[in-house]
Amino acid sequence: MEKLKKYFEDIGFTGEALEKILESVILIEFKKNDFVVEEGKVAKYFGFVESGLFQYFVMVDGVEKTTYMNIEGTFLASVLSFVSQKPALESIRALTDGKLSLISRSNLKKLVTEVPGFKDFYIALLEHTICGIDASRHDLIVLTGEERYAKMLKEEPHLLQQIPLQYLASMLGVTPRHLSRIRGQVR
Amino acid sequence: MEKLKKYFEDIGFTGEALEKILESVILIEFKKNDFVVEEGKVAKYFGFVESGLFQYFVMVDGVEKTTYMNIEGTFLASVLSFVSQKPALESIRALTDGKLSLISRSNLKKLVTEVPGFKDFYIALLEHTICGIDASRHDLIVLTGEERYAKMLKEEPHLLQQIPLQYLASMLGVTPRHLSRIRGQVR
DNA sequence: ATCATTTCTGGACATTTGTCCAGTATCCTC
DNA sequence: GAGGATACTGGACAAATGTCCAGAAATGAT
Repeated sequence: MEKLKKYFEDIGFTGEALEKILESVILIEFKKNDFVVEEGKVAKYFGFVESGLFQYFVMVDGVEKTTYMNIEGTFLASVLSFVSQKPALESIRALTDGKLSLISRSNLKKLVTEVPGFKDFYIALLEHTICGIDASRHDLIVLTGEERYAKMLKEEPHLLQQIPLQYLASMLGVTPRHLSRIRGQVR
Repeated sequence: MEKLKKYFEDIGFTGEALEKILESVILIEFKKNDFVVEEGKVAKYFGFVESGLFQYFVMVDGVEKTTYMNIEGTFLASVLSFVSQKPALESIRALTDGKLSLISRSNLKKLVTEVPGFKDFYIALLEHTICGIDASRHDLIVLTGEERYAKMLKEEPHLLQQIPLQYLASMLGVTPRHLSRIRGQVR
């Protein structure tokens, strides 16, 4: 859990506090196509991507719809499920081999009450998460598939290179056929 | 701010804590069409709807798109802006005369540090907000306009009665023309 | 390197949804 | 309760996007 450790060091956790945090976290390896969270089951962990590419998706009428992607160095969770302990609306699985640092809800709560400063970190994390989801929701409402593609091309070209186009298409809310059309127009 | 007071009493705040909370909040009246937040400006307040109906919207190519609605007894905020202090992506305005209890970010932060238990309330509020936004985002991805209408009809018929159809249409992500089509089919 | 598998592209056509608009219906004001 | 403003419906047509599919390209396993 090198990456996670560095992350917490960078935001100012040291010594005992850092130790307590890292003790509460487990490191799990995932093979390509392994599930982290299954739609309909309660998400047990909040994760941090040490390595690999992870896909969030839902089955709709037998077709898989990608709702989100996580790359290295970002937090991963079926937030709604983890937070409310209700069944997850989506599944998460590894698209490549990879590793996750995972923390359970009970361990997280313990850190929140026991480690000084952790509550504020958790608040900041929640606020950051809200901003991400809200911005994404905003884009879904305001932009067309084509505009979302253009935005991605501009703002996260590294993601675009990592994600197979079929997944990218459903993330953008269009069919692969239509993404092909969009890409054709750009050229 | 009767409704807000009752809300905090119900979740267990009393005496001095409750007083401190209410002292940090201001009550503002809004006339129909008054703005609470303007797109492009930083949202100064987190609000609670004492009365009235409030609409979140964005202008897209000269057309207004409704992104959300708040009714009595719910929390109102351009969350992303309030939390990150970046310019708001959407405007919020009163669709009817109404009243809001408002708290500034600095006052909120003060409550978080000074009032026992308030930090936990704020965490719960953030978590609850995340669930709401995440579920809404999920619906945007997974459901069609027609299905979103059906869901609303089933789960929040009271909202449906209060919201003029033109706003409802853009909330569902369709044109009024198409909503009319959808409603025609249901009959 | 070869073959099999998976992914990507783009044609032809179908469906969904949007645009424009005119006719009603509803609501508000005096 | 009459007149004007605003909101709602639905026809005709247009544009955007989906479905189905076959061939090309890329990737992976032996």
